[in-house]
Amino acid sequence: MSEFRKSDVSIIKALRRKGYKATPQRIAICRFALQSRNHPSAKRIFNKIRETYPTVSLATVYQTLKILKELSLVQELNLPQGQTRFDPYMKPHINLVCLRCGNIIDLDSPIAQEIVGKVATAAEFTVTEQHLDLYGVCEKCARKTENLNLDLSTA
Amino acid sequence: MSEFRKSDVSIIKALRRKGYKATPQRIAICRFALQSRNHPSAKRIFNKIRETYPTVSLATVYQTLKILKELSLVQELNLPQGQTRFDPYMKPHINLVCLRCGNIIDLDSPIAQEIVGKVATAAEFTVTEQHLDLYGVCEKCARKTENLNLDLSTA
DNA sequence: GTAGTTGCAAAACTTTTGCACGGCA
DNA sequence: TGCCGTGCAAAAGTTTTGCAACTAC
Repeated sequence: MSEFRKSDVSIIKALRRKGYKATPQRIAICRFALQSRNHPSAKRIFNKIRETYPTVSLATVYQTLKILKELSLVQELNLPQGQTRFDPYMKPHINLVCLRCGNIIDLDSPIAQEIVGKVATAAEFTVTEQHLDLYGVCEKCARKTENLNLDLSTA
Repeated sequence: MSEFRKSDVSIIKALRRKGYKATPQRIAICRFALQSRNHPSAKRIFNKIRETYPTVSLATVYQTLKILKELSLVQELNLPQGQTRFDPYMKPHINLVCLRCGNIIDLDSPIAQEIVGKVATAAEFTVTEQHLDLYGVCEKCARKTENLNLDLSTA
């Protein structure tokens, strides 16, 4: 298959190393999930992949995402209302989840690593995964509200 | 209703302050959710309340939990596989979620408050809620594995 | 060639919604 | 008494599963 990109090689290798077959669908899903910087949901990945592979099924997307989790290539973000989003940024970091626009910002901070270390020793807890999520209103949305308030007060 | 306990008074007050009626079912759900220290799921709360109010419906439990969130009396914990658990401990804290036994330990740590403050200013993000969850293996489960290994090696 | 994968459909679950009845204030 | 809340059932949504056909190795 000549459509594979250079970056696909490492994906294929990672899959095979664990005994998984590197099917075109899987590679496409992995490629999208790993390159994505906007924390897509399974459904969103599904819709995107379907543009290239119209016959792909949602079940395959879920199955592939499960493999990616197993390979420690993506993290799962569990939001309220049963929403699940995926994040290929695996370094310990803080997620800023805007409750207005739904955007999620990855925030690099030394505190993230600090927490894992300190807490693990304090509570004798072996940490395998961390989810440091702050919910609230992002700067953009906050500004929108400000403008809205101005509009209302001048109306 | 003579079955109300002293602690119910504050629940009733909190409900009425926001214009919600204090029905027996609501009080029972609130009482259980607020006193619970083991992070129950909606279903678990439902099963417990049904012992006292056999006709209560799951929809009522969800509705009441939504009110409790609105009153800032419980936090929602979103775990993998769409599991949602509830936590009446509202101080910023860290949750240690054991992936083996499913237990969740509340860990008080000054870091929790620190994060909210630092991050908020750094990213101009207005934090309304924080979920600092560390997933892994708790000390008890780790010890069980150790024993298991010993058993296997001596077999 | 063979074992693992896919795609479809249906199942399993959690959470939400609409509506008639009933109970709180 | 009036309005809100409850309970039931059904809907909506996400994730999982079973199985026949297919394909990567």
